Amino acid sequence: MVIEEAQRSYNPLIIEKRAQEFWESRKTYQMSQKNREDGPRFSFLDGPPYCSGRIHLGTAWNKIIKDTYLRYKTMAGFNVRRQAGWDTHGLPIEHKVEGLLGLKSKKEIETKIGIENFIKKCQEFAIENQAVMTQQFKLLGVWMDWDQPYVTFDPKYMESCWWTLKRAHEKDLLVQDLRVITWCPRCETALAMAEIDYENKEDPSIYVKFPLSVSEPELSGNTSVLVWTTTPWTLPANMAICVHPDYDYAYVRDGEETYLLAEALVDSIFGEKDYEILKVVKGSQLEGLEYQHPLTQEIPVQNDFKHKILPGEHVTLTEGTGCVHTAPGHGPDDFEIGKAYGIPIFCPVDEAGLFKQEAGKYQGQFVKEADPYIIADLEIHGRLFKEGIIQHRYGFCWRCKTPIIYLATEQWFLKITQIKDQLLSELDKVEWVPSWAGESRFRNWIENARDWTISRQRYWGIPIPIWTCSDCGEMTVVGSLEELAHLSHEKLEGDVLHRPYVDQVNIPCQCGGQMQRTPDVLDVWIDSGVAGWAALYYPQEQELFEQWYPYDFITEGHDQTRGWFYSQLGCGVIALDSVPYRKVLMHGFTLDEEGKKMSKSLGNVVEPDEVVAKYGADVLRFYLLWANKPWEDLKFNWEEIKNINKMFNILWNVYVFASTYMGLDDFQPKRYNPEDVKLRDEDRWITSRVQSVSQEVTEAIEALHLHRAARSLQDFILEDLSRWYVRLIRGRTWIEKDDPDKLGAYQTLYLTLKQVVTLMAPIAPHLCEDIYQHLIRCLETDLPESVHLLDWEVDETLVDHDLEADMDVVRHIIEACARARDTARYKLRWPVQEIVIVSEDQKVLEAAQNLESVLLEQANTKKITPSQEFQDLKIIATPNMKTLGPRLRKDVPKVAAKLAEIDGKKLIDKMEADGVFMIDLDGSTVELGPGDVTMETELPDNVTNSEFPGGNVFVDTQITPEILSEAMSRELVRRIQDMRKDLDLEVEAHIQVSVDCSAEFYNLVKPFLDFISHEVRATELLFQAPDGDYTKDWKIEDHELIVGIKQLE
RNA sequence: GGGCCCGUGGCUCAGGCGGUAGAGCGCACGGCUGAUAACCGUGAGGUCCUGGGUUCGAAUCCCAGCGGGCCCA
Repeated sequence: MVIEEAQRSYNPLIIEKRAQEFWESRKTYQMSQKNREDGPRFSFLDGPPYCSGRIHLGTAWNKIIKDTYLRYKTMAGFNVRRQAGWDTHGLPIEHKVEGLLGLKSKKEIETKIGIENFIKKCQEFAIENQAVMTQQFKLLGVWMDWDQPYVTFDPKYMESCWWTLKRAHEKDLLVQDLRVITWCPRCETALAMAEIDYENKEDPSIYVKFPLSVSEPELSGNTSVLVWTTTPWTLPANMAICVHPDYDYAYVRDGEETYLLAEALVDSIFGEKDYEILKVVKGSQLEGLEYQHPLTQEIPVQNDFKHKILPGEHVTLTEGTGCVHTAPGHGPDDFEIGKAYGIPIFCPVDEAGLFKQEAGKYQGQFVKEADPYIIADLEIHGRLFKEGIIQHRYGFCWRCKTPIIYLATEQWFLKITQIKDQLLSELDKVEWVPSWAGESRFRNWIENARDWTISRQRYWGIPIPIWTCSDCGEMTVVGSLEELAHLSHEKLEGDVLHRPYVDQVNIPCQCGGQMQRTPDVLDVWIDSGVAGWAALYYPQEQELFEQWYPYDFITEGHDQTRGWFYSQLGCGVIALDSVPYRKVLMHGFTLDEEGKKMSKSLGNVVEPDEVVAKYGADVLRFYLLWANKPWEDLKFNWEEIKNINKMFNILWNVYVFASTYMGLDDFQPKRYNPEDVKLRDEDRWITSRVQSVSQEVTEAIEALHLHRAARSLQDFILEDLSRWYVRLIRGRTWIEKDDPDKLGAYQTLYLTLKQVVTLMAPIAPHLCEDIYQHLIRCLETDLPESVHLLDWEVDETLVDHDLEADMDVVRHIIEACARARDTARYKLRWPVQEIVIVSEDQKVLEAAQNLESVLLEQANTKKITPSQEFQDLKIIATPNMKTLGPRLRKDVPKVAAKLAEIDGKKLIDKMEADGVFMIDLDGSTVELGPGDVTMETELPDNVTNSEFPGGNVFVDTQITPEILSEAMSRELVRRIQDMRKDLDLEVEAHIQVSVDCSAEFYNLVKPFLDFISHEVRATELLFQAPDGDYTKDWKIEDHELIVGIKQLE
């Protein structure tokens, strides 16, 4: 087979479509898995994306990191498990479905369409999105097991989750308790900490007077405790006021009234008012003082309670009054205080956030909407001290964005606080990249972890497998469907695990009553937390679990510290006493160009599909891995995307270059014997380089420093391969026939490109596949049919560090030559007679000698002379006026004249030998000491120099007749080439050239006629009036000529 | 309020066991011309976020502050 002609320029859309169709038709992914069936296992667990819509850039980045790493692992010989996962349950989907169906509350769900239909819709919605997102991931070239993913609504998956809860129960870690928890009044459910977003919010800020029941006689008039709150709606539930026992509290007289508040905050509240501090006491002295609720008229129930001042360690002096309004039904701290002092947990708010009957006048009002009414009532009773507005951080339901409220409710908890030590010790067994992700960040989270509220009063989720008897209170946790069938004596078939079906299954209780299921569903973080074994259907099935658990690797964004990293650790310790993962890469977030979070409301969202449509998936993949360290946030930047695209274009150009010439010459890598091929230093150099880069890339990917791998490849492709190697071998590709020298270049370039596409295949799978197919495999048909089936190999024996170092030096020298020519305005096309390389570093001189052929050609010189010094440097001694002026006076000019004639080098030698130098001056002798002359150096005419790291180059730019002759010939060649290009001739086309020029010009180029003919593929080179298809006038220096060319058949 | 990370030319980022600041892009100028809707060279451009400290010497180490991101309260 022969090389196929390459597309002119890099067209990712065609290439990627072609590659994906190829993989699809050849089932390449499946082959790559099968290929490694017997390799060592490497287990990976996909953090399941949530199926609520299209993927965004962050999701794309996440999967691209996974895909690159796993493709590499597969090529490196591992049997990699890479099942895709999908997170499908929970409020986000319920919320979207509610929107689609126009439902506004739980009541509407149950009465308007019913739970059964609602669940069905949720499932359909999840399945649709799963399909869309799968397609998007595939478009990015992500290889996973898309056909057999784990899905959290799969009944078998759900059973594993039930089993986990049963384990928690067996360990006594599953408890029901009345606690104050964060609550979404719109979704009417408990929320876990992980389900709350914090944003800025405007709220009322009011100071309320709570009158003390008994006024002390010495404080004339009424005394009120001053309390600050931003949630007036919690005032109806006020049961106590807390003060810090150690702080000082002041009685402050302001006009007719007296107020009690922390002394430290008096100034911030009374400020410029004309107030008087009557007395200061410790907080502890205030304990037990009784006060009156300010809204007893509106809320008669409040008359039945006694209200006291209580001590509270949680009270701070950062804001407010140091006297904290305490409503045990609406705050976690308040709740603890209430329990400690036996105060009733009064909570006059229902699950929808509406005031209940106990709230008296406010009954039926939504809490937040009652704020102004409550404020107004306080005002009427003269209980409002001050009113304002405050901007502060407040929690919102992560999905419906409703401000959360705190409610005292009965919920189910996992007692995380009880297993915290075990969580921490398991954490120590995990390897984190970067290390601080685990050692600092995650550890900090776990140290602060509280018990985990796992019950949700919703529909689309894994039902809590807890059955309780309403008669005797007996409770049982069911661990599987089979167990439920057994206990209920019912035949259970199909998906009976979801609501509402499972709600109808009752279990006969020993007491003779019926056990009914707790109607709650589970927090979705439990769903994904159990993925480690649920994806393997453990414990229902054992074999996969034994093979693949625990997982060698997971990677997710840093938001998953509180999410999946945590839920897996918690569930893992509960179910299996171990953390399910061994190594974690915590990656960053994608931000917009200004470093702001991408969000729909800001309109700065970049869709991955948009980038793919413009530049292709490979460019996006390479960019995302290249742009920064994986664990840092990534500022998306279109300019950089273009930059990467440019690099791909250059790689493509190298490939086009290779395929063009190799195709013309019908190059066959397997046809030649070693003796047919002549390798030059530059061939050995690029071979060494590509293996060095292979080492770097391997180390970088292994360390998950994917940016280093990408940057190393980029640097190699641009600097070494394109800018240097291709430049060095260009001359050799122009040689006719099967010249060993040309074959050496072909073979080296071929093997280098082969290694590059292998190395780059995990990052840019499509492009590498395309080049592999059309340059490599079409010539080596016995190779595996896809680049992704190759073995990852590095041949360290080909690495020659000395050669690489030498080439570095030589590149610097050649650049210096170019600079020197540039300053002398001496064209690179014109050869020079000699270049002297001067360095005190022996290694530099050796490098110049070792790679002399490269230097001669690239510096376009006839001769290279390495030297420790530049012999032709003129040294000129000039008189030092400071010393000689006073001494010699008017003889100074004569001395100066003499010095100018003398060879400076001899003067130095003499002075070094004798310590003095004598000058004859009209009979008299002048004695010059070392301080009397200063030395200057001067370059000879026609020499320019330039520095490079390690030395200097001296370029002889003198134009001899021979040089001029060659220069003119090259100038003529360039012009004829230009005309060939104007005609868009095929590279190998032969032409006839006729040149009309002066006799002088003809004589100049005469010695180079063969050279010219060869360079421009002229079968005939005639010096006569042009008679061609195409003629053009040219001026070369002072020579005017007319050139005509004609294509020959 | 707490934890973690980040803050280097106009832009994106290297460097970071302390020793005269680097690259790419962009800009300006010059060059090259069968890889050519490319490529090469040169130049301008930096209080290395701010302020303290340690040190002969700090972009680098320490402390405080400011700004950004994530997580928590």
